[in-house]
Amino acid sequence: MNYKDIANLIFPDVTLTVEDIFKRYPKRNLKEGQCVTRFAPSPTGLVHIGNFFQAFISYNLAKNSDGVLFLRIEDTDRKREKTEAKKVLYDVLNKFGLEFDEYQTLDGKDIGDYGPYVQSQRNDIYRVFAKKLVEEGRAFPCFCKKTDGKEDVLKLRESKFIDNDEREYDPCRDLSYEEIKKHIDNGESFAIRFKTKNKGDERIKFKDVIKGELEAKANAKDFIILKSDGTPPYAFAHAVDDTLMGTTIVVRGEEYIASTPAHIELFEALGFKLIDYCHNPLIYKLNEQGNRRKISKRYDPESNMMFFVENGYPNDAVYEYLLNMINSHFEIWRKNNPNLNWREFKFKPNEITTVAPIFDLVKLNDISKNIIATYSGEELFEKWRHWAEEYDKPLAQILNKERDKFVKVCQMDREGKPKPRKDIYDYKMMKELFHYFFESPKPIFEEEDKAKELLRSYLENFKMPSSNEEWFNDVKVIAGNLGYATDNKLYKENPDAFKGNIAKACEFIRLALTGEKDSPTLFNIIEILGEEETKKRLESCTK
RNA sequence: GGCCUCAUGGUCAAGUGGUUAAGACAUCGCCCUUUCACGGCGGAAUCAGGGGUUCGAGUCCCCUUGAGGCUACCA
Repeated sequence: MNYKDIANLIFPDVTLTVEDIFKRYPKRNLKEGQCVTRFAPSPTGLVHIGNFFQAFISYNLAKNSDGVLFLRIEDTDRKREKTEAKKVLYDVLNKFGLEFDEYQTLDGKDIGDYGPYVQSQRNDIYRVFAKKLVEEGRAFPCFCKKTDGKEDVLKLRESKFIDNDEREYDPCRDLSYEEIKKHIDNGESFAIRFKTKNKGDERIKFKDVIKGELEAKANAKDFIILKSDGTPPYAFAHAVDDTLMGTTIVVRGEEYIASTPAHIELFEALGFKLIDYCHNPLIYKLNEQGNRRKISKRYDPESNMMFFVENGYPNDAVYEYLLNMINSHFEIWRKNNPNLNWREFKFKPNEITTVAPIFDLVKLNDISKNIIATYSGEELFEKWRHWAEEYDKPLAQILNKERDKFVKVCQMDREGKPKPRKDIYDYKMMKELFHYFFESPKPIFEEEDKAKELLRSYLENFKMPSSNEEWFNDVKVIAGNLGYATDNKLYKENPDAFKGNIAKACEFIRLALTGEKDSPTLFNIIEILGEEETKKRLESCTK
C-alpha cells in the first residue's frame, strides 16, 4: 500500500510539512516549574460556571508558577457557533478581569507568538498533520454516509462493542489507492479517520494531576480526526494545538477522562510528547429531592457567569468562592491572612478537590458579605453606582444626583467600626434594603393609638441630635414621661406596670421613619434624612 | 450493556495506619443589645453498607450500593 500517494491524492493542496509548521511554533523557553495553561472555550453564547471554574484553575496554575495563560477559541463546530457568542465570552472575561497573556482580540489581532488563537483559522495546520498520519498509514479517508445504504456499518461503528472482528467489515479502513480515487472522482465527500493499532484488549495507564494514576482500556476506535467539512473535532485540534502552542498542563472537565486513552494514542502516533492533564470535577446542584444534578443553564441562573455580574456580586467574592470550592485550604489561609488578596494564595494542582462540589449560593453570599464589609462607605457607594450605571439606570441617576446622601447611607455602621455590618452580599439588594432613603415609607402599626401618642410627643420635643447617646437619652426622657420603662430590668420584672420598654418606643419611631421593624441605628438614619424629612415622616404618622 | 470517576455532618471540607474525626456556611440555644446586623459562648450533626489485611482502618484491598461521566463527522 502506498500511503504517500494516497495522502497526496486526498490532500493535493497541502504542500507544507510538519517540520515547516514546527518552525513556525518554536518551543517555549520555560524555566523549571513554569506552567503554560489555557482556557479553551467554545463560543456558545454564555459562559458556564463550570467552564469558568476551569479557566480559573488554569489562571492560578499559570500565575502561581510565573507561567503563561492563553485563550484559545474552539469554534470548529459550526453548528454550535452563534453570532455574538464570542462577544459575550470576551465581555464576561473582561467583567471578571481575567487577563490572558496571549489571545486574539475581538477584531482579529493575535497577541502572542503562537496564534492564530482561534481554531477556525488553523485549518491549514490541522490538514498538514492529518496528511502526515495518512502518509504513515495511521489515518484513512472514510466515505461512509448515512444516506448511502450503509446504516449497518454506521451502526457497527456507533455500537458499543466495536472490536477487531467487526472492524474487518469496515468498508473504508483498507481501501486501495484506486478505490479511493474512484470515490473522489465520483465527487464523494469524506472524513479522515485515525487508524488505531489496538485490538481492544490492551490496557493503558496515565497520570492525572488531580486524581493520580489512572488505568483504563486503551483506545480501540478509529475516531474521526478531520470532519468532511475539513475541520477537526476536539481530540485532533487538542493534540495539534496544545502541542504547537506549548501547553504544559491541560485543565479540562472530568468528562474527558474517558477519552484520554484516545488522545494518548493520537499523541503517540503524531510523535508528540504527552501533556499533563488536570481533570477537574463538574459542579452540581441539589434538587428538591436532595439528589445532585449537574448545574444547568436552563434551571439554574447561577450557572451563567453573567448572573453574578447582573446581581452585582463583587468579583473577588466569586473568585474566593471558587477558590473555596477548589480546595478548602484556602479558607484556612484566608482566616490566617485576612488582609491579603486571594491572588496571594498558592495552591498546587494535586490539592484540587476530587469530589464534584454542589453549588451553594448561601455560602457565596456569606463570602460576599465579608468582602463587602471590608469596603469603606465611599468605596461601596462607587461600586454600587458603577453597577447601577449598567443594570439600573434610574437608580444610577438618583445616586449621581444625591451623591452625598447615599455615600452616608453606605457609611452607616461601617466606617470606623471594628465590626462592620455584614448584611449586603450584592449591589442589587441595596435598593430594596435601603428603600426608605428613596421614598417615604408606609408604616403599618399594630398598636396605632399607642404609636401615635408616642410619635406626637417625640415630634413635639424633637431636636436634631448630635450624637447617638444624645438621641437615645432624648427618647428615654420622652418615652419615660409617657410611662415607658427606661430600665429593661424593671420592665422584665413587671411588664404590666409600663406601656412598654424603650425597645417598643424605638420600634414606633423606626416604623415611622423606615416602615421597617429592623434597620440600622436610628440616629444614623435621622442624620441622613435631615430634620425636615424626619419631622415630615413623624408628622404623617400622627394623624 | 461496556468502560471510567467519585463517596467524611444539610452544604463546602481537613485528614496519607494510632486524632477527644479540624475549620467554614447553614441550623438551634444563650449572652451583648433601642431593632436588625455584627460580635462572644455553647449545642446538635459526618466516615454509605459488608467483608478482609493489621496489635490498630475514615485512611490499604475486595465486594455491594449510590451518584456522575464517556460510549458523536459536540466539546
